[in-house]
Amino acid sequence: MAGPQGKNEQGRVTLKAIATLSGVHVSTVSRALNIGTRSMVVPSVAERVIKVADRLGYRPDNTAISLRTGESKLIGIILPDIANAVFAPILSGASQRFSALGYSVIVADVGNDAAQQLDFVSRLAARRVDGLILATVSRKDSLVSFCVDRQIPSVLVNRAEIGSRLSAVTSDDALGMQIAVDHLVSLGHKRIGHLGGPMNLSTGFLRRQGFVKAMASRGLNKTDLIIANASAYSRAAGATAARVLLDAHPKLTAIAAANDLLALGAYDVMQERNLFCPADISIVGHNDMMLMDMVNPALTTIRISHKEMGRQSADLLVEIIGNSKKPVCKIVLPPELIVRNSTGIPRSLAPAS
Amino acid sequence: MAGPQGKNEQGRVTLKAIATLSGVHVSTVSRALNIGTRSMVVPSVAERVIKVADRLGYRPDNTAISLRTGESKLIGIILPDIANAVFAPILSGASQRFSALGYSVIVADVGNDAAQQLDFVSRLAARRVDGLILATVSRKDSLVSFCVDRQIPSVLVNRAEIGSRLSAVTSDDALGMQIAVDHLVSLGHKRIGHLGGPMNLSTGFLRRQGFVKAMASRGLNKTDLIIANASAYSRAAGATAARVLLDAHPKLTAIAAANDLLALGAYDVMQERNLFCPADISIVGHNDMMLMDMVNPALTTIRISHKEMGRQSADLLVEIIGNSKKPVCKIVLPPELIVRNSTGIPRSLAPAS
DNA sequence: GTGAAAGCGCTAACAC
DNA sequence: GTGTTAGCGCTTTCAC
Repeated sequence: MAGPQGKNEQGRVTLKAIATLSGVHVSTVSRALNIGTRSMVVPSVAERVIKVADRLGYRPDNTAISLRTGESKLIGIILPDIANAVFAPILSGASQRFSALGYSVIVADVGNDAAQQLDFVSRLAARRVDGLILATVSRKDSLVSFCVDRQIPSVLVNRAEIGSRLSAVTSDDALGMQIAVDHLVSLGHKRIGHLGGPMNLSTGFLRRQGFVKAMASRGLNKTDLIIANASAYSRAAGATAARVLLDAHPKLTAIAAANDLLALGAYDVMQERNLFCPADISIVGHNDMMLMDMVNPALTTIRISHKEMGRQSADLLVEIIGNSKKPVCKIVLPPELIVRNSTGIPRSLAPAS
Repeated sequence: MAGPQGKNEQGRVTLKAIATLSGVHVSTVSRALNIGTRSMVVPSVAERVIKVADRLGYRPDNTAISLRTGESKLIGIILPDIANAVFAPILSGASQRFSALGYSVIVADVGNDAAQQLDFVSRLAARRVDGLILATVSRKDSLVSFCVDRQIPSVLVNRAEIGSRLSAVTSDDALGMQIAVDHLVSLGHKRIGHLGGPMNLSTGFLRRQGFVKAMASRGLNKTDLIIANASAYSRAAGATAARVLLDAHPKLTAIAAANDLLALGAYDVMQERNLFCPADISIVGHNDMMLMDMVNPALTTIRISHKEMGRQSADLLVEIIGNSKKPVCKIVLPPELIVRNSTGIPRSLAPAS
């Protein structure tokens, strides 16, 4: 029975309590309260029921609804690192949009361990999540197979996969590198190196590919391509790769990095070697992470709106949830060149000082 | 009935399926699978049941468990801004710990709007969350009243409240300012200003109070205190306040800011006015956000381990969930001075160049 | 030690 | 248009 304030033992207002207090059956209350079924109920009753519900402060129990309907209004977002300046805005944009659409977001800060990722997704499946946003996937990733097999509506974000098994929202990574190279070439650079990202990630792979293509389009592929890949998107890995790059090609005048952190690693190496940016070497980053305007020198970079990427991935996932027959689709966002102080004309072209 | 692979129509492995396949009743399966009740079942049966469950890839349905037991193993984390370099690590630390403890985390990126915050928390309550981490609260916050009234286990993080109604994990904000002032005084500074944060937040309030006390402890409160408060923890608000500070006190030689972003705002103003840091004015930040070693000049600041704060808040909340009688407790983490290049001896004491 | 049955709060097919 | 009934998957009290 409904307690003194129309609440049960746990202080929860249930349909039953509202039913008792308004003298109708639970199912009528349910119909009156759900806009979709409200028309089945006579307006005067509906009004009365709603009034009682409001007075009691009724909140539908999502757990019960989820058990009954199979829909949880829960979304899982799988990230390699929440604190990373790339993924935090993705999460922010996605979660705000999901919240506006009536979904709650469960985050999984899950690192790069494939087994742990799978375990986490499996836990989320047990929670009956309606869908998944995956920001961790490598170019060939068992997580994707898992989601496809289980038919969990899923969207990849930032990083895509080789197959076209899942929809994805990414930046145009190749175009980004083209823009970076064009910028450097327009300043007069010819000996341009690439600080590549991990090749198992689409971002690393496609940006490198974009670099190669861009150099060819400018007729700069005559000499051997100047490329060193970093093992991770970190400042330390960027520094290591930058040392390789500079040791092998001491005459290069510019670097197009696959990522801002790699570019910062290159900054570190230049400081070690008493080289100046942009006087000795120009550097272009990729992502335009927060604070890239504050480093010294302020970093010229390719801006990607990660927040917008998050938002679009949310919209796309909700569409897929609503229509499981929706064909796989790829949304590719255009990147933008942000010119700051880390790029300039090469020393050979500079006026003598 | 159990389908061909022991799954129901939705591809879900249920207790019933396992029961059928191992020739026992559902309740026996439940007992065998839950470690707490496993002893009620004869070992040989338990073993057989477990084997079948494993073979089928059984995952307990959290939704059903939640409905039945009232526990959801779901935690809500309320943040003003996920993408903020202070809150992202808190979320990261907390979510990793919660995940290890068997909880899933729902994030709410909820901004500063009180009504929206309340709505969100109310939605989370409807999801039967077991507890809440609140990172948004002001010194006097209706959200706290809400959680206390509803008896939702809750822990404040980073920002505390005036009353002692809820447990909290924070940094020792006053001590942080004492350390900052001590550092500046030890360099020879006397005319030290404070760039304060919002006074409605405990961090802003306590850091200012810490500043005042620290100055007094060094006997520097003889002259009027040099203080300007920013309206928000942002670079723009920091710049605005810094202009006020410098206009009113052109002779100050050092600034202790309540926050790194405010310090960066001061950087911006100094550049506007052709002043050099630290030559003209030394600046100390607060938080040691990511990349503060890369700005120009590298920022001397008070380091707070936000990730650790997140972890400890998770541990504390789980304790509270397990023992609702646990008295309110305040965990205060010690901050640490990180000396970089934004502080130096005042010009008056510098050797002539 | 195991089975039977109830029920968490809700929705939806069916009856009237 | 409204009430009745069943059941989502699980745990737990009560029989035996």
